[in-house]
Amino acid sequence: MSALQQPTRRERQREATFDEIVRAASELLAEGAELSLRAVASRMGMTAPALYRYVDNYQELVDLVAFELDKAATQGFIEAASKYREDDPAARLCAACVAFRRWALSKPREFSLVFANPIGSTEESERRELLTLSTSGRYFTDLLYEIWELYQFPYPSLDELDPIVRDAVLDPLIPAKAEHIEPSERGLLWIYMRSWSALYGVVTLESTGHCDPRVIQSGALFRATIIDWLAPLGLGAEAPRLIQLLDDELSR
Amino acid sequence: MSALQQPTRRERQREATFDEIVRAASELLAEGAELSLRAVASRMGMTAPALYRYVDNYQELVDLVAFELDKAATQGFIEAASKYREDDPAARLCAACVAFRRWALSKPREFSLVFANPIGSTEESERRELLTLSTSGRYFTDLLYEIWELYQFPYPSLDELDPIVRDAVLDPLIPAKAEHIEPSERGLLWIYMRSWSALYGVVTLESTGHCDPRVIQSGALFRATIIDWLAPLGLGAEAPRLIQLLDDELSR
DNA sequence: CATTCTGGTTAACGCCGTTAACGGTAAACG
DNA sequence: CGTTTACCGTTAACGGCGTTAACCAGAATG
Repeated sequence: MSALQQPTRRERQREATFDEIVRAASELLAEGAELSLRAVASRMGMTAPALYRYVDNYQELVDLVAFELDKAATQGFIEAASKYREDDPAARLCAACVAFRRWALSKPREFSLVFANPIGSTEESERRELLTLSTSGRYFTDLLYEIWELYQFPYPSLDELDPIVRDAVLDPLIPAKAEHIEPSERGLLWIYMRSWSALYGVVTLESTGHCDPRVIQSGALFRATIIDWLAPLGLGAEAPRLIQLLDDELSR
Repeated sequence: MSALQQPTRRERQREATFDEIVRAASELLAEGAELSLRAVASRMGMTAPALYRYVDNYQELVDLVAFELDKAATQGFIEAASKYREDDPAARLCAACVAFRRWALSKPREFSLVFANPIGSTEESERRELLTLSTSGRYFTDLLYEIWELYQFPYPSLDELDPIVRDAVLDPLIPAKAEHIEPSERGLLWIYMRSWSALYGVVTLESTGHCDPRVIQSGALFRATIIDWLAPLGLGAEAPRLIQLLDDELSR
């Protein structure tokens, strides 16, 4: 009846196997191979059906590694951002965005697994739950909130919002973890969604290659998109500094 | 030595088979089935290896049907736009954008085939050629050009552009077919890329479902993105009318 | 010690893309 | 005209995939 027991031996073993699954899958992706149950299993020295003790089906394996890839990538974004002072969230955001883009361009397969993997609206949550916990989404929301605390950029009040959107920001399903945001301040989430949409847009466009490769290489499209979002986030006065920072990061 | 012969019987037959391939593939997708060589073949009353007389491999089949789906979808955009006067390209663009979104939401599988299908940068053109001919891209470029002719919105001069981007707009690889645009006016293509990136972004986000379903259903994200692009396209004065039009189209 | 649960096995099914070897028939040619 | 050739289809087969069923060793549990 004790609330949380220390993990038993079996549980630790099981957890370790999950980790190994993710590790094997990541290696496969990194090597450019296809992600398949059989390949993952054989890399672990197992047979494919054994994996069914850990995932219900192939899609669940994909979701699992997508979640972990996102987590790992986010760690990278955090590191990139940590070059800048903790009380400078604007700089951190810029750095994180560039890191996000760099990751998407250097690991397009992983990126598309995490961010282009279609989410059916019908299929009763499970997968959506994972999406909701999206680590990267969470991190970007937090950064945006810090920026708001510092710069107090304007955001729509609840009654300016489309009623459906109002419901959505009051009871968010999205990677937000917004409990710490006052309901009256939830209009902020609208700004989050819009800026996330813009970032997601360019990066996906570039990562999937639906764009002149030279434009991707120059980074101009990404750069312009970010710059357009400085003012709405109250960073107009900071623009010169941040653009400089952006260019530095881009040319790294 | 005559320039273009009438197609011989064999050629007509072959062309008809290509059409049937595309038709069979489209039906499969529409029914929610997987697109596979075997399924397409058997639906045509053939065996899979026979298809290799028409495509080199599976990816080429995908590219083929992607191209044709894009073509068919574009026809839909044109029809949606044709509700408005020919000398009102702004209205037509709004209608086409809404039609584009509607298509992406109602046929996510087809959409992702056409627009989320990754294009490797290495693989020596073939596929990129088809992308370059992208029917929808061509249509949106044309609409944008008509809007510019009418409203003369500002665009960057060639020397304001990033040098790499300048090369790209002067010798476009992108779905543009920009021969009719004076080299000195090629800065227009930059506006095209940026607005296309914005449109592509929201629509992909919505179509793949990486977003709160309520926000998708409300259409607010899409609406806001379009509205943001009215002013840069010289449509600020037309905004009230176009927003009304947008809302009408969205609620259809 | 007996029982149950967990995590693995092998075998098999029905898909898939792809290749090779072969054949019939329509077009092209001398 | 007859002959050749090129095209378009076939069947058979390979290896790989996700997935299920039946089975089994061993560890944890009573």
